Amino acid sequence: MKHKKNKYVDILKEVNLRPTRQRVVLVSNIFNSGNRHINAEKLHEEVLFSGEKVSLATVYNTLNNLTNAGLLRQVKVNSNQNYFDTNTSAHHHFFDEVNHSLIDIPHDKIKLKGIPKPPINKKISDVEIIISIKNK
Amino acid sequence: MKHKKNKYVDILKEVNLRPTRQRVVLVSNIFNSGNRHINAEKLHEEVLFSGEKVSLATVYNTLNNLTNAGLLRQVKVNSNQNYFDTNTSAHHHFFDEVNHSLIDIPHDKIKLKGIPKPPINKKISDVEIIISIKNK
DNA sequence: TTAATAGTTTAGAATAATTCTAAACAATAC
DNA sequence: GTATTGTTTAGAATTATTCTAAACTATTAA
Repeated sequence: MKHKKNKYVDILKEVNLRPTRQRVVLVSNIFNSGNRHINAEKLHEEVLFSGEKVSLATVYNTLNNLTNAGLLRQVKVNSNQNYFDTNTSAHHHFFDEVNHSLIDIPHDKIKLKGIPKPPINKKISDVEIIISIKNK
Repeated sequence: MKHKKNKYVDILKEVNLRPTRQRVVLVSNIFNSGNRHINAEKLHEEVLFSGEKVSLATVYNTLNNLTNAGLLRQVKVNSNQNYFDTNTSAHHHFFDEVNHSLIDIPHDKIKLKGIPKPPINKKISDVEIIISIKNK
C-alpha cells in the first residue's frame, strides 16, 4: 500500500501541474511556513541549502507556473528583483526600503474612498497600496 | 550682449547640475510638455529623433541625477522598464497593463483611512496607490 | 508492466535593462 | 587662456530573467 499522502503533491495536482520532484520541493519550501514574500534567487539558495538540487531556471519556471495558477502573486516594488507573495487575496504592503522586505497589511485595515473611474473601455484589475518605510 | 535666458539651464543650475548640452537637451525634452511618464529608452529615441546626439548612458545618468535632485520621481510598475514621472508631488496612478502607460490621479481624489503604524524604528517615506487597468 | 508520448528539467546561451570604466571632452574657476 | 573638475561616451560588465534543445521523468494506453 504505497499511498503516501502529500499535501504539496495535492496542491500541484489541483492546478494541473505535474508533481515532479523539483516542484514538490519548491512548493513545500514556499508554502510550509505561513505567508511569505520571496524572490527566485533567495528561494533557489534555500532549496540548495536544504540539500535538494534544483536549477535556477526551474525555480523561475515554477514561480511563474504557480503565479499563473493563482497560487502566488507578484508584488512589484522598488527593487530590481521580483517578489512573489503566498498571500493571493487582496491586501496591501509595507515595503522596507532598507532591507527590501515586505510586510502584509490586511485588506480591510485601510479604507479607500474616491477611487476614480478608469478611462473608457478599461476596467480596474487591481488596486495596490505600497507604503514605503525607512529607518527613523 | 549675449545674455541668453534659458529656462532649462536655470533648472539645472538650481539643482547644481552643470548645464551641459546633453542635459539641457534632455531636460527641455522632459519638461516642456506638461506632466509626463517616461522611460530611458523612449527618451533616448525622442532626443535622437529630434536630431540631438546623446548616448543612452547619459540618458540614464541624467534621469538618475534629476531623480536625486528631486526633479523627477520613479514609479515602479509591473513592467521591466523604469518609469520617471515629472510630477514629483504626492499623487497616485492608473497603470494600463496593456500599453504600459501611466495616468496621474490627483492626490486628494482618493481618501485613505486607517493607514497602519509602521514597525518600530521605521517611518513612512511614501504611500503609493497603483490602480492597474486592462481592456474591458 | 512496458512502450510511447507528453511534459519537465537542465546547463548554458541569449536577452534586456541598467551600471560601470576609463579615456576623451567640455564647463567653470582662476 | 589654462588648469581643474565634472561630464560624456562607447563599449564592456552586471544582473535578473527567459530561451533552447537535449536529456530525463511522469503519465497514458496497451
